[in-house]
Amino acid sequence: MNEILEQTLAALADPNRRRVIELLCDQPYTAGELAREIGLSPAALSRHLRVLKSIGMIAEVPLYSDARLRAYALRPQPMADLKTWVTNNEERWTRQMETLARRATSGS
Amino acid sequence: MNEILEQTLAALADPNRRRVIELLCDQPYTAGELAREIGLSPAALSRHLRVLKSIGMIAEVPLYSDARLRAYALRPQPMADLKTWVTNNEERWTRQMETLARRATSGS
DNA sequence: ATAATATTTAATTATATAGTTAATTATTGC
DNA sequence: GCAATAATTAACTATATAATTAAATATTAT
Repeated sequence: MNEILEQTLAALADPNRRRVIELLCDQPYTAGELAREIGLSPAALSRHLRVLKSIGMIAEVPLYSDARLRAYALRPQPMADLKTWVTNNEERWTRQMETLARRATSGS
Repeated sequence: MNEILEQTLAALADPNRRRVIELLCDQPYTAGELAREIGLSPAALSRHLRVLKSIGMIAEVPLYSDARLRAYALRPQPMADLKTWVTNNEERWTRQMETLARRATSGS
């Protein structure tokens, strides 16, 4: 499933979606609150939520007080998977540097 | 400089550029080798290199054997910055969970 | 000098994405 | 039932991105 990693990267490349994620890091928000907070039309925000939902970065949380409100909460898995990929990448690069250093000191 | 983070995410959202990065994790490659390895036209690959260069993810390495060849090597800083951002995000989310758990056990 | 090689750039085309406004769906409260 | 509210979806527009082919630049080797 490298597809999810790709979609996670694409999702996070948008500043408004990053804003959504950062807000949801602190607490769940309704769609309307997010739209107001970020300064987007409800329609525009809804489309961003759809993207984030489709890759499992957020999930709806039922709000029993008023079923018109739809709250969203962060799902940490995609971000965790991204972290794993970035970390592996870094480790691989570090190994490369070590190999080059070893070659340099011990002569070709 | 949140701009670089954004451009890093956008750069990595493309599978061919991710492939370039993963190859360069192991060793430097010339533009031609990358094009062959990835299966892209030299022109298409060159444009990807331009993107990666513009955000400092790769740098040209002089090849004294033949100045027609341009080798590229990975610069780890943008990936490291991305890792920092992802890690901070995860920590913030973890704190949120702890807060919610504390509220749940100690009663509102 | 010139043919061949390695790469980049320019011009163009096709596709994807983000935003807008208007319409739609679902729910609340009178 | 019906107006008001919350959110999503549809249709459309504008912009960005990726690929292709052709042309340009720089370097090597004959």
